This record gives sequence, C-alpha cells and structure tokens, in this order.
Amino acid sequence: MSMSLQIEPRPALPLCPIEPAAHIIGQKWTLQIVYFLLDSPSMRFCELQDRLGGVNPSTLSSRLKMLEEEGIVRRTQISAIPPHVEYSLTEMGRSLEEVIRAVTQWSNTWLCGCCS
Amino acid sequence: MSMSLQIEPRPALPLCPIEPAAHIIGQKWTLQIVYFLLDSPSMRFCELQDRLGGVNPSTLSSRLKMLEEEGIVRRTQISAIPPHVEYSLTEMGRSLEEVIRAVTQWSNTWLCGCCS
DNA sequence: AAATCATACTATAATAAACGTAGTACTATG
DNA sequence: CATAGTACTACGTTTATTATAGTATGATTT
Repeated sequence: MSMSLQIEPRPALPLCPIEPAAHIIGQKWTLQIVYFLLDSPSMRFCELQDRLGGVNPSTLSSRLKMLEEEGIVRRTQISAIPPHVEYSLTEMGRSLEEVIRAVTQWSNTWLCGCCS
Repeated sequence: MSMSLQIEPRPALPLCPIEPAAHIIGQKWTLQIVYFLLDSPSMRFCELQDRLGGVNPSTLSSRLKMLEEEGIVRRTQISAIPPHVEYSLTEMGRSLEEVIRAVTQWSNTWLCGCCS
C-alpha cells in the first residue's frame, strides 16, 4: 500500500447558529421597528417614520418589506376614510419580545440613557 | 381675553430607549463576534475571520475597533513567539450573554437551522 | 372647481458601509 | 533564501443608507 500525499479536506468549522437571526436583526432600524410595534397593536408608515426619527422612507419601506417577507411583520390595508396601511407584528414577530427585553435591560444597565 | 392663534409646540415623542444599543448591535457582524467571544476566553483576528466565514478584514478590523471603543471588547498584545493579538470580552461584553441567549433561542425556534 | 391636506410611498443622486482582492510588516521555520 | 503564520492596511467596486423631492390617491376646505 502506498501512502499518497494528499490534502486532507479540513473539517468544517462549526457554523454560527445565530447567523440567520443576525442577518435580520443586524440590519439598521430592525430592532427599533420591532420595539415600537411591540408597544402598540399596530402602526402606520408615517407614525413609524416619526418615531424612528430620521429614517429614510425608502429604507423604512424596504425594511418593512423584508420583515414582512421574513414573516415578522404583517401589512394590512385598511379601507376606511381615508384609507391607509397598518403594520403589526405576527406571532413570530411578537416572539422577539424576549430579545427586545434583553437588549433593553442591557441598554439601561450599560449605556445608561440617563447620563449620556 | 382674546384667544390668539398660535402653534402649540407639539410634545416631544418618547425616544426609543434601545437606540444606543441598536446602534451597536444593529451593525453587521457584531452579534456573531460577541457570540464567538462568549464561547472562548479569547480569540485571534484570523481565528475570528475564519469563524465568521467571509467577513472582510477591513470590516472586521473596524468592527473590533468600534467594539473596543464602546468598552465591549478588550484587545491584548501577547509578547510571545510569535507575538500576536488576542481579543476577549470585557465585563460589559460578557453581559451581552442574555441578549445572545435570547437571540439563539429565537433563532432556533423560528429560523429552524435544521430545515433551511 | 381649484387648491390644500393626509397618507404611503417611489425616484434620484450623493455618501457611507461592506466587499473582494492584493499587499505590507514582522517573526520564525525549512 | 524562500515560505509560512499573524495581523492587519490599501485600493477600487458594489451595496446600503441618506437627503431631498416628487407621485398617487382620496378627502376637505375655499
């Protein structure tokens, strides 16, 4: 038997299990959007725009679209006078409450909104 | 008494309390970096690079610099042979464990690493 | 009827963030 | 002397986010 020199395929590194979540959460404005939607049953586009204070409407639009595609946000057309659109969290979206809670806790403890 | 027409200064909207945290966490790679650093006492630049699989070294460099400035990551020069650099979490960084835990939980429940 | 307002966006051009690729500077090892 | 490991930086390109303006619809005011 001859041992031939060959390159061992190196064992795959363990993947980062939070990567898919980080892909969603680690985008600008996502956490804030979820934060506000957790706080009220539904919000309008302009309302979110105001609350986020300074987000670009194009960015907000694409972020909401992405969150809808991911199953986190629900978009509802309301046929009232005047007709408008309401955004709310799905069950999947509401389940981010634990994450938001942890972030809020951390933020209050370490970033200290009181003494900036 | 005459009622003069005047514009009420509208009450300031309540700020988003997680904004400072979102500013840090909501950047690409931050969550993954913290995830891996929580898992081992310290890591090297190249090690992180490998684990993150595909991050640009410039981006990783600036992200680590930012995390160091924020007080989350500690950079230590090791004068051994060969000399190198080790990155580890500060107490503030380690306190992100709750956040990572919540994200991991959510990721496992809803993004289902098993059936992508 | 015309102008104005509210709502929910889209369009455009500019800047900032992240990217791929390559290269640098150091030490050690073959 | 060439190659390898470590920790980056440099360069030019693509993608994301931004500021600002504009569109489309329907209702309300003049």
